[in-house]
Amino acid sequence: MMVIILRYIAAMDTPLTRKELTHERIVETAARAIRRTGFQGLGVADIMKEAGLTHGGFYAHFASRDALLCEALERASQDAAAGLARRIASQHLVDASPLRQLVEAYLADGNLAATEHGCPVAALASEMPRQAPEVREVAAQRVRGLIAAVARALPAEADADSATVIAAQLAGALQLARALGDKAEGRALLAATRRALLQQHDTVSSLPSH
Amino acid sequence: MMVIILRYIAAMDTPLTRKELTHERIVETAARAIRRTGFQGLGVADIMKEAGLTHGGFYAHFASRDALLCEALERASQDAAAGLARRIASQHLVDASPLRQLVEAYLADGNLAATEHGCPVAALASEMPRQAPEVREVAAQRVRGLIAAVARALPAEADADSATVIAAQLAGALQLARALGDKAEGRALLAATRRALLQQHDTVSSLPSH
DNA sequence: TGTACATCAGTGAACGCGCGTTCACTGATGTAC
DNA sequence: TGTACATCAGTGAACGCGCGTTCACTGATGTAC
Repeated sequence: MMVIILRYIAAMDTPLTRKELTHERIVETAARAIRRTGFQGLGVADIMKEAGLTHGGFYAHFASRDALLCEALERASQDAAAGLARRIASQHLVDASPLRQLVEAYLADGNLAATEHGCPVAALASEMPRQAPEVREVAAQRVRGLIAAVARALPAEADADSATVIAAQLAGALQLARALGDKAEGRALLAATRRALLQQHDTVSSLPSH
Repeated sequence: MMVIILRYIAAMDTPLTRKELTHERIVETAARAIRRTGFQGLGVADIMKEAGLTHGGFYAHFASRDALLCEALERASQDAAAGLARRIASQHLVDASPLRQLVEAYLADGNLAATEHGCPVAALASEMPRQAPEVREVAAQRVRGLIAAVARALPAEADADSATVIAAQLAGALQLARALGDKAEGRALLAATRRALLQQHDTVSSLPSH
């Protein structure tokens, strides 16, 4: 949080220094890698190499590997949100209801293979409870962020449970579909979930308000 | 598959040999550990030690670490199914509808901390796509098994999508709740999902059949 | 029933390798005059 | 504008450690006579 505030302050008056640019590059690389390989699969030397550096410089940028995991996870969330927005714009969903936009974009077939650019909660959920306390806290925050994003896409009169339940449904469906593979089986699971979520929504919307 | 068939044949006429008993003990230990530590966190030496053996003997029992992962994953499924049945019997759910039994048992608060004894799909879903082909195949089979278990708990006239969608909802909710922690927040997520699933069910059941 | 021997399950040392982390150093950047 | 020097980002060798896997060996089990 402090880090983010400081970054904003810095961004207001000065351009990024060389070191800050490098730092950004490492975090950006790690934000992709963490979703591709999982928390446990992410190696310090690998990331530095992928960012065009040698591993020795790592600890000038991060206090520990876990500190990188935290920053990478936050960055991954921002990436994923931007990716959803891009998908909505490019899939003729601009005029759809906010929930439909979210469901169609989050559960798009294209996300099956694009784990590296997708939602970090779907990419990492089952590993989250096994992380160090500092990483767990950031991970929990990302889950809350997903629920909040769903809440924003729901009509104001929606049931208080709805956002939570739909978030679990979205992340769960994408994970199971990926486990089944990027072929007919996985795609069918995604399609079934899209249908179910949108039908539920229509049913609820068309009911008289209580 | 072949292994399973052979095991059944052996079970029919002879008791297990000493080696088979040891093998069972290793698999049983690994079935717990894999859910506790994840695929990547499971170490050959650790498992052997936990089973009261030295690591050198491992390759007399398994062709590779991945071969153990496969056996452990299948065993974990059996454990979890037995655990659900036990929970249903002990939670006064015997007279409830099959779906209610499943939902209340799968999403019981007690499962939040008991990852080691719970559903392997919830414990491992996001790691599944990163495994070796042989492990991925077993993992996909476990996802299909979860969906089939849900299908068995649904009334015969249920929509074809329902089992798939509910399976994703169950696994997703348990994962997100665990990521939020075994406190009020995680429990609230589970409770919300239980309510939503059972209410949906009642709504659908009370509709005139089409 | 008792001895001699073959089989076999499990031991423990060793292998090459990659991990996270540290640190003395280098060479580029940027400031002072 | 040009030189001298301090700062600092990134390098690469090294550390201790634990990993998956191999293998020569040991001691217990069980069979043959």
